[in-house]
Amino acid sequence: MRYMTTIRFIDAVARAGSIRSAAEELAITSTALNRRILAVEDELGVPIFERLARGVRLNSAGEIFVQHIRDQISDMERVRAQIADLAGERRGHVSIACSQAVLPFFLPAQIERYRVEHSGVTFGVFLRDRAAAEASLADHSADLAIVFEPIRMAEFQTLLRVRQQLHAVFSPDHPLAGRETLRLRDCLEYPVVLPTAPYGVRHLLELGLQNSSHAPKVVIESDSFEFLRRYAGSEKAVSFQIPIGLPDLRHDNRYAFAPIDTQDVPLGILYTGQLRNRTLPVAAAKFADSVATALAERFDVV
Amino acid sequence: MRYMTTIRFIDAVARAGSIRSAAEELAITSTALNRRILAVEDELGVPIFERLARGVRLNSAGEIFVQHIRDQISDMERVRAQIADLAGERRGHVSIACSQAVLPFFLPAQIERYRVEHSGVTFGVFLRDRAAAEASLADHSADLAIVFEPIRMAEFQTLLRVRQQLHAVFSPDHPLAGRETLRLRDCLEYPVVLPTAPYGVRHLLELGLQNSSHAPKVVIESDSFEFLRRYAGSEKAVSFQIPIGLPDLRHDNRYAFAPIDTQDVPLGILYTGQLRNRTLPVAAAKFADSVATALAERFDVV
DNA sequence: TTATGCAGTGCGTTTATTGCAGCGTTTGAT
DNA sequence: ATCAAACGCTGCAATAAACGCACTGCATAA
Repeated sequence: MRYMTTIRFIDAVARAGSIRSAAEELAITSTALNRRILAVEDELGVPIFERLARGVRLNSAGEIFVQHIRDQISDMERVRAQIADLAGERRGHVSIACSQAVLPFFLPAQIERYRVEHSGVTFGVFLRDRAAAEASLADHSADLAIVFEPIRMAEFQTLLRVRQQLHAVFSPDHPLAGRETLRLRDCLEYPVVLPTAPYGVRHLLELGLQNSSHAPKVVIESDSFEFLRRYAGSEKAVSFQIPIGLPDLRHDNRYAFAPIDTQDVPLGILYTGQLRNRTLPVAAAKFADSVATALAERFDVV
Repeated sequence: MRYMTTIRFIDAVARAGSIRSAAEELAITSTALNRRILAVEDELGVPIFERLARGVRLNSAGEIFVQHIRDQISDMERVRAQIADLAGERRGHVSIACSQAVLPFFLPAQIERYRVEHSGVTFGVFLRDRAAAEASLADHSADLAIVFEPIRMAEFQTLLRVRQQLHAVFSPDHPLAGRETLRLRDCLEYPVVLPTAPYGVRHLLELGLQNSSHAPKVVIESDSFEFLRRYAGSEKAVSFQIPIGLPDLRHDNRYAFAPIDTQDVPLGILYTGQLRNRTLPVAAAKFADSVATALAERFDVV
């Protein structure tokens, strides 16, 4: 929408942290951009950016202003989609910030299923740890978040919560393979490979380890669950994952896994949510519904 | 705010019902305005106005669009006021659509009291019957509505409700003067002067008259309560009004009045409200608080 | 039928926006 | 201490956008 260029530019500057760098990605000169900002500040009567040596930063007036224009921008997208709906074409874009666990199996299947019905809808899928996912909602770079054990902030509005019991993952020829359930201490007899600190799985494990006298033999830490899972396939190591991130054994027999007794490690919760008080674009709202239904079918709703 | 000119223009066209007349009040030529509209329609991919012989009218896409841009426009005012607040100056504008009853005494006193504290805040006060008041909220031409017995629509969000017992008004030398309470039939023995149909007082009276065998001798109908009240001062006629619209007898002894038994005429309700889901400008929200407090002190809250 | 009021178009003019070159400043590395 | 790099900002000319005027075609009301 043409009339929104100025505010889109300002949004970009706020994100980029400097006028010059924002100008570059917007493919205009810094002078033009600079003058747009000065003009807006002049109209408002107050500056919205602090000028620092290395760029600019929003001041408190700017925070208010940018918060507002981001609302405007994403509302306009919703309105456009709504109008397009009237004309019969179902279009839109859904942007999702999510934990690693949903990336390998759950989300691809969900998106594929949704796009069968609504081929006009495009998707953006971004890996964010539980803190960053909520930041993405706040600055409108994501419409939805699917996060495990999030650090709940006030701006996060839960759409659905499902239980996720921690599972140990190992190779099919591992001594633990075939067991129905495991105690945490069973796992700790083997080398373990763990996700790094910011992730929910690690968080849960730490809770469990506090009540355990056994010290884990952590041979590998990684921020990639993909890597952890594959590594656990080799060596006699044990990795950890939540059900939604586990492969379907009917189609993939390279792994074995078993749930860990909840006496040892508490049940985790996977949250689906959005920014509080934001009206989502139709496409995002419908996709959220579809995801919520799928989750509710498969897992225990809290 | 400069970047909003296009949408302000479109809002104006939607209100005016024709491009030419809107152009006139905007002090530009119709061609320029016309081209702005065509440009927006081009961007949206669909027309937002139906072209009629006598002007233009919003189509359904236009309804969605205009609803949205009106939100944007009034939100921006709120943001500006919020930013001005940061800079120390308390500014803003409050626009009120209200029933006649609150015009003569209540609202002037409330606004005066409020402006003592916040002299930077300006007011717009518009007389609207109970249907039109809510329309004013919907199209953002009013921030607040104070209406007696409104036709509740879905978009109306009640902030406070207070009881209002119907009173008969007459001159101090009227035979009815001095009575503590009246039955409706007492009043009907005299000529009555009534507000016209769209008003809440008339509505209540009609309800009362349905259960009465007496037919009223309606000598005057008027849409001005001021006129009705003054006329009742002369002749031996009886008029009707709710407490909030009655003068303070300590300062004005040109009138006498008495409540009408609730067996005959049900208690009416005065609503204070706003448009649902709208975040009011700070000034409007604070004034609404102040009004609500004053009403709650004086009348029974429902 | 004519007269009126309307939205839309072509074209020259005015106004706003942009890009270029350059200034003064701060910061981090040499 | 010095130098290079990155930053926001300004003067001026070039460019693009918005505008007003004159005019067209169309639909209703008189």
